[in-house]
Parts: sequence; structure tokens; C-alpha cells
Amino acid sequence: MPRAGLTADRVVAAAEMLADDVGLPNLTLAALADRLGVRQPSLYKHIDGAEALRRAISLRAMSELAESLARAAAGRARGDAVRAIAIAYRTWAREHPGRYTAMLRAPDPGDPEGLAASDRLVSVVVDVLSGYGLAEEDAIHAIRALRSAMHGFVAIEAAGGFGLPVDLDESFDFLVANYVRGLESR
Amino acid sequence: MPRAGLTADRVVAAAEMLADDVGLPNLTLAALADRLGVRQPSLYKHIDGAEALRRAISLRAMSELAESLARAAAGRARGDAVRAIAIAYRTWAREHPGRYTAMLRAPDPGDPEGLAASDRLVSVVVDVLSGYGLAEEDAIHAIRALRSAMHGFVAIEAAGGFGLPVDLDESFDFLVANYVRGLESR
DNA sequence: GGGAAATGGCTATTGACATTAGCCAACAGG
DNA sequence: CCTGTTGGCTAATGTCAATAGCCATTTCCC
Repeated sequence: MPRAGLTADRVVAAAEMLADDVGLPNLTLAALADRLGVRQPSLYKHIDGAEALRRAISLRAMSELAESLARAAAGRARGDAVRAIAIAYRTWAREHPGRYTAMLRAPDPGDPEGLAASDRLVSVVVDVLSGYGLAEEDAIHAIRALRSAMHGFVAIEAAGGFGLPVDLDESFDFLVANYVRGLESR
Repeated sequence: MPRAGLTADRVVAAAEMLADDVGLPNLTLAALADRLGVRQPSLYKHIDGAEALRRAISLRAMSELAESLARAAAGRARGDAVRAIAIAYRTWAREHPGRYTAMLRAPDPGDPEGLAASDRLVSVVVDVLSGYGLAEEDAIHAIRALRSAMHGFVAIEAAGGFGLPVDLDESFDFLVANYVRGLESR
């Protein structure tokens, strides 16, 4: 029997694509093995089971998204920068729904890699908001509010939760503009 | 063998409590049957399977939350009303994490009951925001923004996604205040 | 090169869960 | 009563995750 030449990276990469295709809940080791042309138990030579696979997807997703946001914010400040990262955030989530869903899983408090990846993501937003010169704690509140708004919109959108036939792009613009207006009129 | 005296209502009610206890993903028919002192297949006499059970939980959750928000908003207007429903929203979600998660599942477009329940929930927020006299489409955008912000915060909080040791109540206040400020400074 | 060790596939098995089929006792109405 | 309906049950099937243990392939060291 010829070898399939798998590596942990290739397995995770295939899992990411599969998750984006069929949705995270339908990402099954059986389906993944099938797509890789391999039997299900063979995957265990590269990953530590379904849960570990989801965690790996989550880590890589946080990295990718953080980089994407950082690129979007480069060279911009204040309102411009906030708008840019908000658009980048939503765009990434829509292009990678499976990865995005995986990313939402709380990093286990005893998982340094997970916490680090999460911190990196937060720090991009911290940098963008630093232009507003908010006081210590207010800066934290502002970051949380922005994350909440972006995540909430994207999550509801992904779940198909916005029923009415009103343009979603405009709604998202409104949301970001309203947030920025709130910050600037303090 | 003496009968257990189950009804669809009792089964769903037990499922709701179980979901809040162990988390929606761990709500299994086996565990539910066990808690009800019954064998697993017996549940099928009252519900149409796991998926239908989750849908039932979702419907009831939307109703309950809508009522809770309506009560909170009663007799208030504008900023006061927005703050009141935001607090009620977050409180309900924290007290019923399993039901809340169930509620997020998109209602199937071909499911009139689901759409109706969802509409009822939206209409409570519509009423609250009507005090701002927003133009047609802007009202929709404003509702979506508020839902997004509330849901995003609650979801991240539930997932343990806010790492830093800064008070969450204050962050939520900030989020709501920032939203209201944004609306009022248009 | 040649041969031990590590490695990456495999089959077989177990165990949790959802679901369906089909049985039979309990209850309800006449 | 006794007859039909109903609400439990056992048994069986199928899917998936996971583990054990086999064997061919690669690697790497002498």
C-alpha cells in the first residue's frame, strides 16, 4: 500500500476547507478521511482526535484573522481604521464561515497557545483604538464593545438571523458609523 | 410497568433545564431520558427527535425572552428603554445559557412558527427604537446594530472570551451608552 | 548497501448516540 | 367489561469517535 503522504498541516488545511464547505458541526473525521483518500483511524497519526482538530483550526483562524485585520488597519487612524478593520473582519468571517465558527470556541484557560493567539487578535484592535486616547479602563470597554458589535453582526448574519430584505452592507456601515459616532461624541 | 406520565411539555421543560445545566452540545436524548426516568426511545412518543427538540427549545426561548424584554421596556422610552432591554437581554442569557444558545439557530425559512417567534422578538426592539423617530430603513439598521451589540457581548461573555480582569458590567454599560450616544448624536 | 528502528498506513473492535420497528400493558370510553 | 388507543418497553441498525494492534514503508546509521 502506497503512502498518502499526510502531515498534520495538510490534515488541518483540509479540515479547514471542509469546515467552510459543510459547516463546522458537519466536520466529521469520517468525511475528512474520505476527502483525504484515507481511512478514518489513519488521521490519528497526525492529530489527537476531533477536539484537538477543532482547536488547531481555531488557533490558525485567530492568526489569519489577526493578520488580515492588521493589514487592513495599516496606515489608517481613528474612524478610518475602525471602519477598515470592521470590514476586514466581516469579510474574513463570510469567506471562512467554518473557521470563524471554530474560532469562537473559548480558549481553555490552561491553554497558553490559545490565549496567546487570542491576545494577538485583541492587540490589533487595541492599537487601532489607541488613536482615541481613551483612559485605561475605557479603552478596554471600547474594545469589548467593538468586538461585540462586529461579532454579533457577523454571527447573526451567518446564522441567517436577519430576516428583512434590507441591505446588510448598509446595516453594517450603520453599525460601525454609530459606534464611531458614539466614541467621538464623548 | 407504571407509566411515567410524560407530555411533550414536560419533556421540553426538562430538556431546557438540562441544556442550561450541561450546555446545549451536551444535551443528548440519552441523558434527557435518564433524567426523566425513562428509556431513550420512549421520548419519541412525545418529540420528533433531537432536532425537533432543539427547535422547540428555541421557540420557547424566543417567546420567553421577548416577554422579558417587553416587561423591561414597559413605561420607559429612548435611552432608558434601550438600557432596560439591554440589561434584561443579558440577564436572561446568563441565566439560561443553554436556551440562549438554542435560540441562535436560524429559523428555517420554511418554518412559520419560527419566523413568527423571531418577529415577535424583533418587534419588541422595534417598539423601543420607535421613540427615536428614525426613517424607515435607518430604523432597521438601528435594530440590527443593537441586536448585534447585545448578542455579540453576551456570546463572547458566555464563551469566556473576555480575558482581562476588567469589570464586565461596566463594559456592558459602556457598550449600551455608546450605542445610545451614537443614535442621539446623529 | 543493509538492517534496525521509527513511522504511516491499515483492519477490527468498542462504545456513545439517534433512530426505527414492533411488542404489550395501562388507561379511557362506551 | 372489553376494546381501542396510547405510552411505555426491548431489540436492532447505522453513524461516528476512539483504541488496539498489525504490517509495509521509509529513514538513517554503520
